[in-house]
Amino acid sequence: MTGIDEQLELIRRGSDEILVEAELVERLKAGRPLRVKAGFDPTAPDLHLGHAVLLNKMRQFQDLGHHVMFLIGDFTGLIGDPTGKNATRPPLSPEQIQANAQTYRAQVFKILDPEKTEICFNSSWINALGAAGMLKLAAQHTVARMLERDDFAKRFAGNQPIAIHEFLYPLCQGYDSVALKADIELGGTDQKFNLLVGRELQKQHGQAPQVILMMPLLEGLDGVNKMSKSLGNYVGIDEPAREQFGKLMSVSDTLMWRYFELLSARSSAEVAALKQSVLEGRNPRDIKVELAQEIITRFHNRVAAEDALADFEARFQRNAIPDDVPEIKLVVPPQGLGIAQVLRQAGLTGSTSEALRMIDQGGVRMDGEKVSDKGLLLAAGQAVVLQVGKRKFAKICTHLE
RNA sequence: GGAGGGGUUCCCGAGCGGUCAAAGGGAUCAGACUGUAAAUCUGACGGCACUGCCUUCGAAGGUUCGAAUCCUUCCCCCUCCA
Repeated sequence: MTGIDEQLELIRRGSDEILVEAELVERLKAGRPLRVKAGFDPTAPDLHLGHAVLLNKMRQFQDLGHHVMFLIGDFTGLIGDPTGKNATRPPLSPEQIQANAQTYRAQVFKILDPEKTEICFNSSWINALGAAGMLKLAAQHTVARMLERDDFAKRFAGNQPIAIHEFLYPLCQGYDSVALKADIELGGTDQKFNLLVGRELQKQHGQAPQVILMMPLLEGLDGVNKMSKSLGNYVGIDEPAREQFGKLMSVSDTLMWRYFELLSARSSAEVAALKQSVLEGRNPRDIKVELAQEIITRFHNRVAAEDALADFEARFQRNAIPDDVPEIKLVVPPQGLGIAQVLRQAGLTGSTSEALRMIDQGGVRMDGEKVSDKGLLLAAGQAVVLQVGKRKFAKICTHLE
């Protein structure tokens, strides 16, 4: 196993806060593999770069020889994390949870080492508690302590409702740490309160309180909100390379550095050098390309990354039609099919009204030529490439019934 | 249990009998400018067989020539008092 100082430096990297670092040092000194826990919601199996920040950290622990527990919160999922949202979620069936767990496995192991990852479900020990056990658990914390939590406090002060069961979320999450005998729990900065509850409960169960390590929340493509699927500002781990490339290139110059900090494997010195080169006049776009290349290589491979770049250059710098245009066959009546209908049926626009609007606005091209005639008809037996906006393409082949 | 406030198009939010497919903002999309960056500007933003027609303003009924706007019942949310 690596030396303590080296380990510590790696562990610290990118992290927002470690509580309590002195305790972490103590545990590392013991020399045994530490039990590292991180919990995930069972309802969002579409992982994106925001998750990758945490997963990267977990991977680091694995590489350092520690034991990583990937916890799927199938029980806590029934409550719904009160952090932020207030939407009540419909309970998931065991089948759905299993299906989601499978999806997790498929995506998570692009980052984690499957050999060194223990996957667990918190329903297995929380269900065993029973109602009496749950009461006992609830007795271990007070309302006042709960109200210390920022979003509870705000809601309480602002006369917003707080359902009783929401108090159980932090308790269950904390109890997970007891059940797993966690040495360290990882989470986003928004998880601070929940993570601390774990420490409290462990103490009450006679365990040494876990060290908590918080990673910053990655901003989404808009640069404002945290990356999340529901906001649509994310880059999915499973997305096609070209898609990822496009999204990463649309990130603002400022945000790019944040992504470097949290997602890149480059050393801080390397990143600093890149920053310096921009100050000296290098085009930030080129740096962004390097970032995108690195990330795509991680989730796909080198070849895919190069292909994505080549495609990008062809499409946006030379305005060419990409080579992977989906081909769509359309049936046309003898008199031909209106262009708006064609666009809609090809899925390039959501409705014919939208198609007509796009034509009005000069956003539609056929074989590279701008379409301005809304009455244009496509006859059978034609093969054309239609484009809406900069990104949506389809090759249309028409034929009679 | 009592009193009050409210449910409007993706979100926030105005409208409170006709001129309402419904102000304004946000998000989004398209165009211009670019580095598919940011910023900025322009435009669009329910659907369709599109100078017109159809469907929308919590639900269902009703009044009216005409309702998001008035009435009735119901459902849901919130606040205060107890």
